[in-house]
Amino acid sequence: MKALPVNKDFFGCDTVEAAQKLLGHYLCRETDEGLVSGIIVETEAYLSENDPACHASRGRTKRNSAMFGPAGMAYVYFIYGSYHCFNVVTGPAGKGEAVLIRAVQPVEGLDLMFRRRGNKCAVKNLTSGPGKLCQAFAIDESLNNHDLQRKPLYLEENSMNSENIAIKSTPRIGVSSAKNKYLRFVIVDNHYLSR
DNA sequence: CGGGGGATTACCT
DNA sequence: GGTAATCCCCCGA
Repeated sequence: MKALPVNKDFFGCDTVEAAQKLLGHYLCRETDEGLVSGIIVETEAYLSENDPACHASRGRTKRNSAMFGPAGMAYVYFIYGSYHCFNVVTGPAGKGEAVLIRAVQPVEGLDLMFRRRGNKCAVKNLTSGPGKLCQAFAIDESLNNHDLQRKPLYLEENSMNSENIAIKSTPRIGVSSAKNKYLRFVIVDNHYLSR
């Protein structure tokens, strides 16, 4: 497998385009317990301008500072007292934009994902949501600001990607503002979406 | 220093 | 489909 080039060729494009281009590629995570990987099947774009739902919309704080770093870094935050959400920082450094990874299709390390998620859960329930996939991939705030070109959390290229698969857009999930904006992107007919 | 709220999930009816 | 769980961050006083 080839590392996804997290450079200007890939992330030089704007965040809305990056959210679509990430679909189909692999997310990989290595720990002492082993490797897990999955295909990114659902993303959401969060923009710096005219987007109150974006954490960066009211300026830089300690919590959201990773969003203002260079593209290709991880932005991980803790929510609802229980869960984490994982984002890929996009756009020029200092702008404060990111792509939320909302769901992946499990590929490698399903046994490990089951262990982390609770053995009784169904395969399609392992990683079909931003909090779920962070559990299955053991992603927490220790990976905030992590460079996604490096282990233990990185992206890999897939020949099946946005250039040759069907993608559709919808309003974002759990976002009360900007419901008219179609900033959620999914692989059509994929069975591992959050809904 | 206290209160409100959140890019969610699991479990209930 | 409705809601409790749960805690860190941020803002205002």
